[in-house]
Amino acid sequence: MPGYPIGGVARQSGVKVPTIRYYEQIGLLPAPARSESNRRHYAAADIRRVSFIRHARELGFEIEAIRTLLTLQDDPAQPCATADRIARARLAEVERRIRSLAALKVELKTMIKGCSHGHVAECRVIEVLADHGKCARSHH
Amino acid sequence: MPGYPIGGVARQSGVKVPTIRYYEQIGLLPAPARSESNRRHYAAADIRRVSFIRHARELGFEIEAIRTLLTLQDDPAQPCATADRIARARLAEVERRIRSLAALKVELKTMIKGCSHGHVAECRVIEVLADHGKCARSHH
DNA sequence: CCTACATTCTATAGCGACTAGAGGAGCAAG
DNA sequence: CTTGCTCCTCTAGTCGCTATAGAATGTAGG
Repeated sequence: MPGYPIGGVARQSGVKVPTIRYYEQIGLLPAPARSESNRRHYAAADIRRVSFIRHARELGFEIEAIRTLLTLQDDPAQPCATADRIARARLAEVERRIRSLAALKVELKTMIKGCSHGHVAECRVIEVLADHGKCARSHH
Repeated sequence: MPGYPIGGVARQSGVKVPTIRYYEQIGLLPAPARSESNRRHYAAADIRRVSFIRHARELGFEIEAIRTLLTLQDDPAQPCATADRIARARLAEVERRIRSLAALKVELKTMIKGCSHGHVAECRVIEVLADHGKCARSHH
């Protein structure tokens, strides 16, 4: 029995079975060999590829970015400027999100501190959300 | 002409016209009065409500959480313990997201620093993605 | 008043990245 | 031989919008 069944790939890569089939459907993963009874049989390289995709997804790369990274991986003689650019764009995005979340955190804390545990009429959770002007920080 | 047209609400709230109609469709926004020619006419309170929704969305609240907050606002006799609980849950979520993004940022920076600007074969961006063991942090 | 353009209306379909379910076939163990 | 797991395909649903089509209405300039 050559290769791994889809469930084995799922276990080893941490990607769910339907997601693996989905990746095949959108062309991120090559269609593997099939058994007599039409079951997918994967090679070790496929497991590495799925793991690559999973890791990249965890890092927040979009499918199209991963597609580009995978074509780069398939041809290691290419210069890595593109990979570098994709990673840098992702870093910028992550830093932007961290800044925005940090501002958000301050505001939520202010809201919670301001909540008098009385009624909604005096509750700043509602107030702050209803009126942007009452924000702790006003720039977002 | 009483009230604001949908475009005016969009400009004042910063929420796009189709999105406002969508909010009405899912029952987040009450169906406003209509003109002779079937156009929506909003009151100032509606603009505040749309701003509330926008602000809450920016803070990362899900639609269902916003729906809860809005029902609280619609009935100010209620205690705000529920709103407080929602805000606290959101704060925990935000803090979790910040931690995860910070780890991610470290990893991306390491990847980019390791890029020799040569070929893909020696590029750490690809390498790190291909082999989880080479991560700066291994916990994710 | 006429024309041109902007805005609005409804209804439907699409996006990303999956996830869930139906309905059926195969396979391995007791 | 039956039980229960895995696998197959296909379709539809999720969330929070966004885009498009085609029609009607509103507004401003000439």
